[in-house]
Amino acid sequence: MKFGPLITGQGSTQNIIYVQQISANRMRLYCKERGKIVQSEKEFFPFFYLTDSTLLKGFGEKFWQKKLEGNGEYQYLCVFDDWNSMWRAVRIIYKNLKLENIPATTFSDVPEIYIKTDPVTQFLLQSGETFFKGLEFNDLSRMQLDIETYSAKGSSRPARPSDRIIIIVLSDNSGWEKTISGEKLSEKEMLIELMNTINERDPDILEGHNILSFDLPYICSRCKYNEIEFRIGRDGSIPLIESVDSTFSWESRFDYVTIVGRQVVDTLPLVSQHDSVKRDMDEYGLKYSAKHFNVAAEDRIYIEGEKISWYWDNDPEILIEYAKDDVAEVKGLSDILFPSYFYQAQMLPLDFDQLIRVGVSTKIELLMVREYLREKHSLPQSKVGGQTTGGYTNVFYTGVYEKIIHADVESLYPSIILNQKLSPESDRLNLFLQLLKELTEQRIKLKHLMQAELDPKLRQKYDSVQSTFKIFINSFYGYLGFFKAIFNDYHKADMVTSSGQKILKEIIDKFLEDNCKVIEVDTDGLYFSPPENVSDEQAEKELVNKINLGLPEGINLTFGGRFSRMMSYKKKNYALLTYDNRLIVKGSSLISRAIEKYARNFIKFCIESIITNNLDDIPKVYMNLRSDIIKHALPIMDLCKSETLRDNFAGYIKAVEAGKRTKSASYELAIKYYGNKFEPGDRITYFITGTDPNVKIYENCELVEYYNPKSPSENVSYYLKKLDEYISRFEIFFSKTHFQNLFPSEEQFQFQADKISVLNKRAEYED
DNA sequence: AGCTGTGGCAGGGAGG
DNA sequence: CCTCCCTGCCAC
Repeated sequence: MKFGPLITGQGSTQNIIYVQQISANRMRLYCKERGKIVQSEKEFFPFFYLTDSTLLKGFGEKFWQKKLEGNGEYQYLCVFDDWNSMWRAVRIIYKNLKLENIPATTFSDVPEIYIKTDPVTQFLLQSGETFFKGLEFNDLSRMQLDIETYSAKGSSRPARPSDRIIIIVLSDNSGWEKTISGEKLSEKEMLIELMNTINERDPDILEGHNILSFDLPYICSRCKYNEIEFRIGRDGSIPLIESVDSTFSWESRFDYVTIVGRQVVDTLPLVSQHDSVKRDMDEYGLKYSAKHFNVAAEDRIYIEGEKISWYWDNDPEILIEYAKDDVAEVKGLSDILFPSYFYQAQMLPLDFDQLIRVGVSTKIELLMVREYLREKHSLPQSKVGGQTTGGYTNVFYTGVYEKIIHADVESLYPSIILNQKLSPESDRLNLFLQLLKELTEQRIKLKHLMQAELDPKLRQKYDSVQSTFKIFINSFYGYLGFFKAIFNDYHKADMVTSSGQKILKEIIDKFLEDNCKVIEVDTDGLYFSPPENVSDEQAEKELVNKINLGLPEGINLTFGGRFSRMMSYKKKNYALLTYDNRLIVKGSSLISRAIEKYARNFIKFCIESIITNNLDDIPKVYMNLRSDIIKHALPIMDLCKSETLRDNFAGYIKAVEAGKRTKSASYELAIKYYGNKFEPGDRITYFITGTDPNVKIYENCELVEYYNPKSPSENVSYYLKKLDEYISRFEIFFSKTHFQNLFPSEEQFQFQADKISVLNKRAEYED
């Protein structure tokens, strides 16, 4: 059996502002009623759902059991007095199933944390209430926090006695602001001042950029060093800090900070998640993000990380201004990005921490289960199996083309689901479609609001909420094919994708009938070049609109943008030039973090030259790059590769020994220098050593830290060979002689008389 | 404890 | 040489 017979429960709940735990299964709720905060005490119990009550044979202890209605697989709701008896029950079930693998969480490692944090959620799940329901966004008191730290040598580590906090800046959404500076106060006095201030202002939310991984852990660690109990929980408890490894969604590691009665909002993951839809940011640092979201003060001060200590010694006033600008930016970012989570917290029984962490499929499931429980209807079991089809992708022409139009189907998969009324077989209450419909309508409303709004800040707010809804909406399809979803339905998922393929092919045919040159298509959109007579933006839009009118009801083809040129390389790999001469490069073979910087820059230069047809400089730049490599003239970072480790030590060794994977440079280096002390999410930056171009990589590599510029050890011939492999990407754009003239090898310097030109080809493709 | 999907390109290692 | 498998990164 692939899936267990039990699931833990999810339901949903009002007006709760914060929850204080009194004992193991008793907690105090602070609720808001008519503007006043009132207290109430309620009991909670752990529970799960079960397919078959006889599985609990031999359990012996008393527990509360209820049979659910309907014919879903999970027929029984079992409620226990405490966590220990619930986990004992889990063991009995697994024993009765004769499964040897007892799930990882057994009593021995039901840690304190589990008891401390989980019952809150469990209670909320069970009683059907939701966080912050009934509150307006502005009712929340949001405090922003930023610290600056002093370290004598470069990177700061809280444990080093010489490192310390020098500036703490606080602000909140009422316009209040406070600076606690180390000029007159000792670090200990600063921390006490901070604690008192937080307790006085009593914020619901604590906000900061990277606050979970830096500011709060650093503060707590300095409190420990100064022997202060940092009591900022609403029950007088100190923050609970956990380090958690995470290899999914956004980058690297993630930490949890639990402050009882308050929520912590880190704008870093908010920014990173926002970008996971739009994908137009280079990094997620505070300064860059603030500029990107247009919340940076024009005259703000910028200080590089390593200069902070210098400024503290020489010009502390400037540093204080800098820190103030930082908290202002945090507030700006949060004003834009946080509201959508606030609204989600009213829909879902999750706190902000969880809202940021869990994936959208989990959220959809919560919406479903919540209603099933309200109806006291039993729940289905996940189906075993898998999806077989996906989107349609093709490239019809390679080369450089002018006057490019992008057209795409708005929300293709959700439209298909709604149009064809595709819902999971097991969804007996038919909620799936109702939910999707509701979310879609809400989103359209928000978009209209946004279009009518003149205030740019409000517009951006509406935009961020509606784009959150968009993520929800687009995930309904993914949910159908998710193996852990209890309402999954692989057949329906396949129906969605194959309908999508059919519709896209229909659209291609229609454009071809109208004498358009279709260049590249992927899943829900296409790039094409219109015939001569379509000469301006207006005509282009009319053309798309005309095709749209001939499409099935509910499928909406929209004008997705226009570009002066396109360089088409392979499926999912192309470059675009906008009319204001911005270059957009897409695809893992043209732009990827796996490509060394020297090559990435050169590839970009080549693409730019090719797409604009300014090929004259390529031979010179190419020869210069080659000679720079030979002369060790490039910064070593330009030759390095950075890789993220996905496995831990044990996992990697096991996979290698089992022949499941081969050795790789990044892991071998991690083992060499860190032994078994590396974790998923760690990044390794290394270069290739040796002299032979065909060396075994994992035996000839070195961490960038150990590069010695005085005796350069990088493998010159390897990097020359790599460069030639990279430029071979451009072979398909030129005739053989033209290509050799563009990228001359050392011995041949002859330049051809006739002008080098790009070769446009019909790509080989299958239908 | 938590983690939506398929499709595609490319490089490295291992073995024929 | 080539092919296969695995991994990483990316598009949608």
